[in-house]
Amino acid sequence: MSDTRSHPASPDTLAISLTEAIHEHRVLPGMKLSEDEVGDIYGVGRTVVRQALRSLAHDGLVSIERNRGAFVARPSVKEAREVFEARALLEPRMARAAAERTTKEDMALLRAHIADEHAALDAGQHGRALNLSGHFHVEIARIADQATVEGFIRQLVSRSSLVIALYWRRRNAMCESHAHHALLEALSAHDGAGAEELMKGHLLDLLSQLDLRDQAWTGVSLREALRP
Amino acid sequence: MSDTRSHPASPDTLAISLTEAIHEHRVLPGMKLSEDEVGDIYGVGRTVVRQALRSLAHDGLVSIERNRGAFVARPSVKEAREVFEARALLEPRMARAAAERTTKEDMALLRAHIADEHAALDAGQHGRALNLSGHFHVEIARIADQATVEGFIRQLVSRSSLVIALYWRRRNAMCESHAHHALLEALSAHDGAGAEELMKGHLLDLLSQLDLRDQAWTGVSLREALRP
DNA sequence: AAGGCGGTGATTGTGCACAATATGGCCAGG
DNA sequence: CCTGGCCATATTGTGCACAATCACCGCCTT
Repeated sequence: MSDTRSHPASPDTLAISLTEAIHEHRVLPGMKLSEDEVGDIYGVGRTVVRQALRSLAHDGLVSIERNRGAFVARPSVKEAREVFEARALLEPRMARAAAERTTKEDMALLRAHIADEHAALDAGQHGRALNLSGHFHVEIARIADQATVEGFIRQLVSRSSLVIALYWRRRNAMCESHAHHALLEALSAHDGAGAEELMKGHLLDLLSQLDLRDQAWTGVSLREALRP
Repeated sequence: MSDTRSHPASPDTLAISLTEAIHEHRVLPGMKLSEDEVGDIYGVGRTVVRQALRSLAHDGLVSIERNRGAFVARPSVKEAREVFEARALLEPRMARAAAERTTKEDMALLRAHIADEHAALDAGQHGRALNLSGHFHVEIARIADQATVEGFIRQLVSRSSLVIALYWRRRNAMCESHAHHALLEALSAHDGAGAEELMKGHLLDLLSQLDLRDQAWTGVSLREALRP
């Protein structure tokens, strides 16, 4: 099966496609991303695939092992904690800053975003819902007009997606849509302090939903258990 | 002039070399990094150079323009502010966390680091001193045992180097070694709150040394003025 | 029978050649 | 003299082929 995707497949485009696939849990941590295979699927040469994979590796989404290939990253428990600590450090402040700058257009965009998220959830597209849910956080940084921190948060949200894939406790409700809605209202009211607190609580909620016991070994592949 | 560098020149090695060159202000913002030229200098093919450049581009150190090439990035005034806002968000907390974990080995390392910095400064190697000075901040994040945030700070310090190249006010004293020494003492005393405050003040000092007026157009190249 | 070891296959790493595209100078027209 | 379009040139983007390296596996030795 080749040339599944239509022509416009630059390295960055491919990187975005792969990132989305990971965000939506279509490919799971530990899965091997063979250059030839990916290249055939998207109908591009290995040169492009390699660049895209390196890009993802830089964001911590895949780990490249010399002469072994690229694998979707498996964040350790420690890394998982670090990711959420970093988010707790950055995002509440971004929420505060965003609250003081939110425009009507921003509100409309966020509302549409949440609507999409609900629609995806109702349609059973958990992956897409998760992706949108993560992007909501990135949007807040964008509204705060902090492109640099926005990049960091984008990276952290990406890794959070991996963490969720590995350590999420329940399979049932992605919930948290309530938290996003509350945040949206705080933004609408330009309530910086409230938004900051809501975001802080939201992140703590997320963290509490994870099962970060040291041996939470979901056992996708046993051969890597003794690799690193 | 070819094969200036000895054999071991992997993409990552080259990326590190280029990063150091930028940190030490041996190459300045706006300078073009031709693939052929860099390849000849280091005695490697364009393939390796390209990967290294993309890596730097991902860190915001160089900007790649399609079919135009790679240039050392010229952070805008807005970006410069953002970088220091992000640092102000992350680093004080890292300093606090580091203070509670600093070991004797860490202290020895930091002292040696500062000694190197002074030596470089005395030898007139301003670039090297600046590089070491930046790495001091990264070390604090490492001591705090926060690899994820450490990566962000490494990135921010890199960009700070560009910001300093563009917007630094005085040419004379790199000073600030006093601030690092004070921080070191706070770490040694495991004074988390003190370290946090010192770091916050240190970053504000740095920021105040910059000339971030909107039209601080040092005028290296006027053609890029209307590009983005 | 267990452990060490070299052959073999597959996958990645790199250099190279060709294609695509932007740049800058040149020429024609007003 | 200035403006507009066109072509030559240089540089980057991509595919491809060869080389390097590692994992797997069967065999030999003890």
